[in-house]
Amino acid sequence: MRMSRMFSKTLREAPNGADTKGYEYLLRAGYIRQMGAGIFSLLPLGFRATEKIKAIIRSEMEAIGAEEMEMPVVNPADIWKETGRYYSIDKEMSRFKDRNNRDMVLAMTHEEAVTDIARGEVDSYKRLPRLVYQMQTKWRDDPRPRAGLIRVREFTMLDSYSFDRDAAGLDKVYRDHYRAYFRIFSRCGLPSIAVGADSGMMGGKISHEYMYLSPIGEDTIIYCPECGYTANRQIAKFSKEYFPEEMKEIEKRETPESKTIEALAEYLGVDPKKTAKCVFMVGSFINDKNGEEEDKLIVAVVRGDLEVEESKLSNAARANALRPAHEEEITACGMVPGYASPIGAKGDFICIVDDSVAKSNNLVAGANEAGYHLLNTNYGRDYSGMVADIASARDGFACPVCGKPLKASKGVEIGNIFQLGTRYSEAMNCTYQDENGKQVPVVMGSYGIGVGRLLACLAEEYNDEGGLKLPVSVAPYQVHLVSLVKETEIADKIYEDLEKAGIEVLYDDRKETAGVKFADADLIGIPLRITLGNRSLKEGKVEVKIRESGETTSFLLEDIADEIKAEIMREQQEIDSRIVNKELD
RNA sequence: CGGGUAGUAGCGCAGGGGCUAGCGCACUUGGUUCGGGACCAAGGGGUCGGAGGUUCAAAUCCUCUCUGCCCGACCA
Repeated sequence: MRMSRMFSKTLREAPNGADTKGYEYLLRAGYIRQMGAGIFSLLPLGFRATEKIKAIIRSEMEAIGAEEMEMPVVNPADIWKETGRYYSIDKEMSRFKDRNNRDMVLAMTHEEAVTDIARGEVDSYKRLPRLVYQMQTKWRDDPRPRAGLIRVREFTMLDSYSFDRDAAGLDKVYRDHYRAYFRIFSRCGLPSIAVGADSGMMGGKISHEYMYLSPIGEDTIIYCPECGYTANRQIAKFSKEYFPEEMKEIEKRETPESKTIEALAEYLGVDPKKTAKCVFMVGSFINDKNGEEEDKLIVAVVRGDLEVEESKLSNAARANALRPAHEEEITACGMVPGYASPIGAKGDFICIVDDSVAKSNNLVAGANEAGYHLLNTNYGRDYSGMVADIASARDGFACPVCGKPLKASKGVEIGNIFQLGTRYSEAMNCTYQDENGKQVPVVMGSYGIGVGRLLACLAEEYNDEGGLKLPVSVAPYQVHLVSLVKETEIADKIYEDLEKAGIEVLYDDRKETAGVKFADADLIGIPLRITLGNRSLKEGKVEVKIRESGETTSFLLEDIADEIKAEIMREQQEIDSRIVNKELD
């Protein structure tokens, strides 16, 4: 491609709002342009880079036997009503009516669509297993897009869907994806880890998220440097201490100005570990059949030294959504914020007690009377509720596996894999006939990678003061040919020769000064730069600079295509040597 | 949806009741320069986010509204 004819141009200054390096360079180098909040165009450079990523994805998906297909972005709402997600998903899914007043949705994922198709295609055990994938546009009306391509509303996603007879089949294809995803990310050059995750709106049991560890990430990963335990904080477990002892008589005590655990613990001179605190949320429960919504107060009880993890609480309560409770909602159930406990509470609420509280005795808890707390309260004797792990894992807490201190790190979720089971096949009656003539629901899995987000992470990982320096496997071009000579004949000839040799060349044939061309080359970050200047040309040589290392070598003009090919191969091999082949334990 | 902040040329910004709305970069033309964001000269480009209001006079003051960004809620 001749830069003199390239659609995009580079920007000297970062547009306002580009506050991470990767995002800034993607904008300045002309890979992407923003059109609205969370809505971006891929300019030719960005498009080429994502096509490289997609090619890697294709080859790895084909390697595990997946077939590529494409499903519509617009779905009739009916299939979403069948699974209930038409009702359980809130504004994040955009809905509209077509000209005949039929309910339609913009599909934010394709479990419903693919299951709808599969129930027509898969009728016998002989037609299982099956595995399909697509790379297609999703629209998710995220309430808060941010950080360029990291969190957007419209994006391209690789999504694949597996269909199996049984759990064993699902387990195999899930493992295939587990391995393939590591290969995909590592072939792109992106370091990643897999963590156990919350399955969220997808339903199903087992899921893993792939994380690119970076301070720009929004997820918190809890991991154990000692034994390798990793999980998203939303579900991360940790080893809790319990304090069982003989139950003592409950005792009411005046505790003025002790609305917080710290104040209370100080006033009474007790360890926060000997207190129980209440967190009030309101859960929204949705009837999958008719979409009717019901709100219910949830009282979460954790020990004073711990925090409630809302995802865990939401899962334990089987709530569709949680929000903090209003004061009236709390008092309506007979509890007094600041001095609350489930003891003596009345009315319709759900009480969920962390096992840290359930397995400890004689804790201080609210008396439901302003200014008073109760000493020696005990779960089971004084109040009841469902026991679950609802506490949030923090940096320094003990590893649930080996007991060593856990660490926390920020990460960007770049992919995830879910064992769906029969959640969708049962709801949509996607069954097959087994050897005995019995109709059995198909066992499904779904798997996704955000393609644009992957590019954004690569831009974060690979940059320096000058701009981007993407790995050769994903860079939009392999070579940047910078001509500094006035006579275009030699440069044109080299450009044509390189193209003929099958090399992807970005040819800077513009009438710009050397400084501008070099600065743009650094910004765009093509792995290799050929410099054509009078100086070396006199000796029949050209210079080749490696963007990553800054290392420069010169080659004879007639060898250039071969040398470049060899260097591209070296860089590609370097990436291939870092391919991660990891099996799910 | 709450809190904050900002919308003035393609990008980055200044100007805060008054006369022709500026600056840097980018762009056009001519000339010089020519291996790390050159120089000189002459130019082009603006519904000052939008609507309404106050005023002799509004980019500037007031009201409403739209949009972006950041924090939170939220989120596969």
